[in-house]
Amino acid sequence: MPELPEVETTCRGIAPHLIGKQVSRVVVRNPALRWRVPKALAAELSGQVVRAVTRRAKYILLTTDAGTAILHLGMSGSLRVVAAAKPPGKSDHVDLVLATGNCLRLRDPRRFGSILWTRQNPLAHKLLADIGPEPLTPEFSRDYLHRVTRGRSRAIRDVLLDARIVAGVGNIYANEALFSAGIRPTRAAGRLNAIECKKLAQAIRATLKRAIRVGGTTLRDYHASDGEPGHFQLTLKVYGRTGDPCRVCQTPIRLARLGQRSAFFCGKCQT
DNA sequence: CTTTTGACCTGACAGC
DNA sequence: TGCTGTCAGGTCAAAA
Repeated sequence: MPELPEVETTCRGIAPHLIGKQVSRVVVRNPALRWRVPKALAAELSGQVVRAVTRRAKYILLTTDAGTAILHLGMSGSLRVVAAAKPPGKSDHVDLVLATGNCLRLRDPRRFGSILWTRQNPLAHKLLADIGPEPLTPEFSRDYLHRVTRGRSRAIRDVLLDARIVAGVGNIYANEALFSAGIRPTRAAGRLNAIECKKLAQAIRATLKRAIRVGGTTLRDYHASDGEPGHFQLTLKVYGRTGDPCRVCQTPIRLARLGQRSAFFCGKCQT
């Protein structure tokens, strides 16, 4: 479900409820997430004060003096701050109960998400160490994108989904950015010229920033931590619009199957 | 090394 | 109203 804008929106939403607050205990109702929730999470996070809430790629990092909780929402995960007494739903697998009487509640029906714990620098964690640059930093430049795509035969859509190339871009924003840059998702990455890489890098930044500004994309179950849906879905140009008229030229949007995942594009606006 | 495929799960929806 | 098949915002590990 959540890509960079949804994770960023979640971070911003939960941060005021967590920063400077003590985690009094951790309730794990179902530890069987993508990776089994470690015993050390409850043991070492309990009693700690959350110092910072940050994001790296699609991971949320809750920093304390004893270590860092590393959260990932997978495909269907979401975080809400609710009263600790509120009865949990079927998919509410983990609560971080706060001394304030609230709790940070992780809901994840498909259980592709995770909560890990590390005492070390989280950025050096195995899952984070090889992730590429954040797309909203200068490190993700047109020159970088041009350089890393050289000699690659993979479809550019798939390259954008590769976290080692760029962090946080998922299927919605990859497709939307490619439309914005006028590039077909099926194009071999190595065939993009310098001008196209410039357009694409710009399009990725602009698309993500705009999505963050409107609270992300709510297609089915994603909601911000306060329960509000995002609004980016109202302005989607291609994602999920197979057969619908292109918002620029009215040509029906086409669907391509890249691997197991759908890619959407306008056959006229994108080459 | 790069690229592709399979695997992990539940729930919503379309069509019969 | 069921049942079956398809699809979904991610990403790791293994195979090719």
